[in-house]
Amino acid sequence: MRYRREDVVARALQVLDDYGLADLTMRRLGTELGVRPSALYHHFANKQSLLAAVADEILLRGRHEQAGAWDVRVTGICTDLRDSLLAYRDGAEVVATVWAFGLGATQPYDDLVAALSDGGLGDLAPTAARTLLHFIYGHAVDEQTHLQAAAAGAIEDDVRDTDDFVTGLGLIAAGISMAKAVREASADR
Amino acid sequence: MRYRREDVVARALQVLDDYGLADLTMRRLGTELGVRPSALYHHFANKQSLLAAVADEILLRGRHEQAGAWDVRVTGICTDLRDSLLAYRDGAEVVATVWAFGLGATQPYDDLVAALSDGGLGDLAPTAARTLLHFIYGHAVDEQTHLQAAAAGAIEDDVRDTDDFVTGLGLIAAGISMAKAVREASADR
DNA sequence: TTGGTCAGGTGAACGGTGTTCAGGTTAAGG
DNA sequence: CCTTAACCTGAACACCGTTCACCTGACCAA
Repeated sequence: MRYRREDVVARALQVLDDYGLADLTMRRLGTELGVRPSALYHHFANKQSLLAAVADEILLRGRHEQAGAWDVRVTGICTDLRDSLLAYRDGAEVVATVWAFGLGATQPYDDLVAALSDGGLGDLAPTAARTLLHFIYGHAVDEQTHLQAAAAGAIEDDVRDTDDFVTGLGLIAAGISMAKAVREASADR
Repeated sequence: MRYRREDVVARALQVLDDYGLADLTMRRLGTELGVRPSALYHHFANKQSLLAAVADEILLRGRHEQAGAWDVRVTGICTDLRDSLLAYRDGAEVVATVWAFGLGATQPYDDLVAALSDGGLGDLAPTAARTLLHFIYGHAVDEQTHLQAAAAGAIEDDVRDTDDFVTGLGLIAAGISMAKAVREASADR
C-alpha cells in the first residue's frame, strides 16, 4: 500500500478530528497509515508543512461561493470561515497557527480583502480584513478550547457562544460601516 | 544558592526575552539557574503553571492606572496591554495562550469589563471586552511572529504596524460606540 | 548546644517528540 | 525486460516534560 500526498493529508485530518492536535504526531499518523514515521518526510518537508496542507484542506472543504452586496458577502465569508474552523477538532488552532506563520491558509484573507475592496474600503480593506480574522480565529480557538475543557467534566456553556460570535462580528461590522461612511464623506470634500 | 518562586519567574522571563519561547525549556531554565530541571517542580506543578506566572508578571510590569472617560480608559487599557505584550520576546503568545487556557492573565479582561460597564454597555460589556482582546492578542502575535521572521533575513515592515493597530482598534471602538447608542435609543422607548 | 523539620535540590530514569540518512523495495514507462 | 524514480525501512540523534526516591542545609524550639 503506497500513498500519495493527498492520502496523507486526508488521514491526518481524520486523526486530528478523532484524537486532537496534541495526538496528531508523525508517529501516530505513521502508525495509522501502517507506515514508519520517516516515510512521511517523502511527502512533506516537515510537520509544519503537513499542518499547512491540513489547514488548507479544512478551508477548502467548508468553502462556499459568496454573492450579493459587499457587506452580505463579508458576513457570509466570516460565518463560513467560523463553521469551517469548528467542523474539525482543534481546526481553529491549526488554521490560525498556519496563517500566523505565513505558511498557508490565505484564502479567507484574500476573499475578505476582495469583498471589502468591492465595498469601497480602499486601502483600509487589508486592515479591516485582518481585524475580522483576528476576531474569528480568537473566538473559535476560545470556543474549541473551552469545549474540550467541558468534555473533561466542567460546565457546558455552548449555546450562548454562537450568539456571542454574531454579536462580536456585528460590532466590528458596524465599525467598518462607520469607517466607510467617514471615508466617503471626506472624499466628497 | 537557593531560590524562591519569584526568582524562578524573573529568570524565566529573562530567558524568554533573550532566547524566545521555543528555547524556554525546563532544562534550559534549570541550567540558567545552576540547578537540575527537577528542582523547578518544587516551585511549579508543571510548565503551564510556570508560564502562567510569567504571563502575569509581564502584565503586572506594564500596567498603568487608567483614569478619565470610559472610552479613553478603554483605549488606554488596550494600548497599554499591547505595549506590555511587545515588551518581551514572544510575550504576546505567552499571555494569549495562558489566557485562552484559563490559567491566568485575567487582569486585562477584568479591567476592560469594568471600564465598559462604567460606559453603560450593560450585558454587552463581556462580549465587547473579548472582541477587543481577540484583536489585540491576534495583532500582537502576528507582529511578533513577523518581526522574528524578519530577523531571519526577510523584509522589514515594522513601521506601519503601529498605525495598523490604531486603525483596527478604532474600527472596533467605533462599533462599540454605535452599539452603545443603539442600546440607549432602545432603552428610551 | 542540640536535635528535628522541611523547603529546596540531586541523579537517574521513563516515555515521548521531530527529524535525518543510508540503504532497500516496488510500481510504472520506454 | 530493465531502468528509473517514488516510496518506504530501520536505526539512530538530540531533544522534551515529568516522576521519584533520596540527600542537604538552613532555621528554630527545647
